[in-house]
Amino acid sequence: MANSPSGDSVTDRLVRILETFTPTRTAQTTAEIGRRAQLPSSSAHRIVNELVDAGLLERDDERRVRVGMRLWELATRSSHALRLRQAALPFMERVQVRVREHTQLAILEQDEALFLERLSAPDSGANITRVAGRLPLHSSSSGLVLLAFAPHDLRERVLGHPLAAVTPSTIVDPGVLRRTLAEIRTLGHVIAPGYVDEVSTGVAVPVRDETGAVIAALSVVLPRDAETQFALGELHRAARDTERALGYRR
Amino acid sequence: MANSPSGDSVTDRLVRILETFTPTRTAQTTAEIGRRAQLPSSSAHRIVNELVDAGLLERDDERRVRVGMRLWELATRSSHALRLRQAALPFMERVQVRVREHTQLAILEQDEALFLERLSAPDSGANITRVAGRLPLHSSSSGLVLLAFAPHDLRERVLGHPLAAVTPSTIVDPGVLRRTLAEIRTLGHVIAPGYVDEVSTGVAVPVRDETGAVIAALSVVLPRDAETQFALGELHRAARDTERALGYRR
DNA sequence: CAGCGTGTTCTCGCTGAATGGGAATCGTGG
DNA sequence: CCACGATTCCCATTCAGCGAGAACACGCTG
Repeated sequence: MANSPSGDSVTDRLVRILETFTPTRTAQTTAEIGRRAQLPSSSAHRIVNELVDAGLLERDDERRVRVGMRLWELATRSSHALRLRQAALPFMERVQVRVREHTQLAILEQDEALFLERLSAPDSGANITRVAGRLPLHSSSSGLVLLAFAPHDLRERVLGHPLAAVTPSTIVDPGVLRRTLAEIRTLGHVIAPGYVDEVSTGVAVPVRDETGAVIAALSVVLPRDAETQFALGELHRAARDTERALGYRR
Repeated sequence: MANSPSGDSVTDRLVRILETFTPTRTAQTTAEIGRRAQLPSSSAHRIVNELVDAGLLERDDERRVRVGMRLWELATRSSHALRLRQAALPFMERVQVRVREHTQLAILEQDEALFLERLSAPDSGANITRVAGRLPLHSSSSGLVLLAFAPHDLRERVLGHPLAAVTPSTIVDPGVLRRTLAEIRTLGHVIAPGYVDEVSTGVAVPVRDETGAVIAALSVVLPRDAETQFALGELHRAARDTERALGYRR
């Protein structure tokens, strides 16, 4: 792989470089990238310059490096998740307008819940979710819905590992989690009080394709003690409308 | 340059591969990718497999290849445009709810208007814009705003090239374009009837940073003969609120 | 069922591009 | 003026990538 004694391919290096960027660290010097990606300084500079030339990375005014618009464009343009996002967006807006709390769309990705979209009113409460951010499957309301309807082996894999307690209310007992997931499958929704954040309650419902398989979760984040019925109804309606917009008849 | 007699670096090849994907062609066989990216079949297979292993590409059920969620995630997570998008989104929603037509956000990127976001009501009219799509600077309302406030050399570069007529109404005369741009700078907005599409009128306003530099354009697409005053007012309000949300005081 | 087209996997010898250590240069701040 | 970090430049070494080609897997068709 790429003449590198370290035995990593060019692709690996590229991913490692991209992974040094985080939502809070969007601009770094080339040397920083090299250190974090475990690359020799001269190699880091060479590769980063190549990526900048290709437009995948950009330099800002202070010559610091950030992720390029071109990469976003290439990744977004043909992403199949974009279709889901665009289909759901109008109905997420409706939920947002009526419930007036954070409204989000998540999919299952590599044993975690990946958030494709988040709408927030300026006056909504706390919410640690970010667009393109992730949360564990067992501790977020979206994750629980995705996990409840996930393939058997994935569910067992998650249940096999220790369950991290994000808050004191997070479900950490595999038996309790198993019963919770069964209940989600029966009810078709989940109410998760304080699992991610002590002061909030997550409410989530599944979005299905025409075969009935769950492809995403729609959720809202309410204040801990809020009424959940109205939000739940709105979420179900949005999920149904999203399925219709995607051309699934059920 | 990856030992390639063809003289292209691995990065180049990567970009070429990603460019074979388009909004309408989101899944291809490896052989197709190879042909379109001008790569020998065996090389195409090797590289695509590497990218799949890294998660930048994915395989669907029929073993066809598509852009991976991981790439979207890496590109979106730390994109600085995401901040602009998130800041503008609530106000774009308000415009969308009140005007009830396509509402979009664009930035200047490599001499074209790149659309970061588009909101559409189900009953909105025709619109060729896509999220992560591009339109020429001289023929879209967003593009005209971005061009009007762009650096002098970029403006001259665009004016120097022949101006393609997207529709019979598109401005193709450099002199007319020059006067239009001056007018946009004076008025602080543009009304573009039929430039992109004979049946629609684009209305766009600039979004500025604290130095007064234009960083984006907010626009709506109305039916050709519609009243523009109300939409214009809403756009200006949204632009101002977006600037405030970004922390710019003016 | 044989024949064809197409997608995919594997092998393998060659080779020159990528590599990374090191030195030189630039830039900044104390 | 010096120290320190970032960056660029240089260059000998070498091995990972390269791609032709063969073989395999499938689906289609006459």
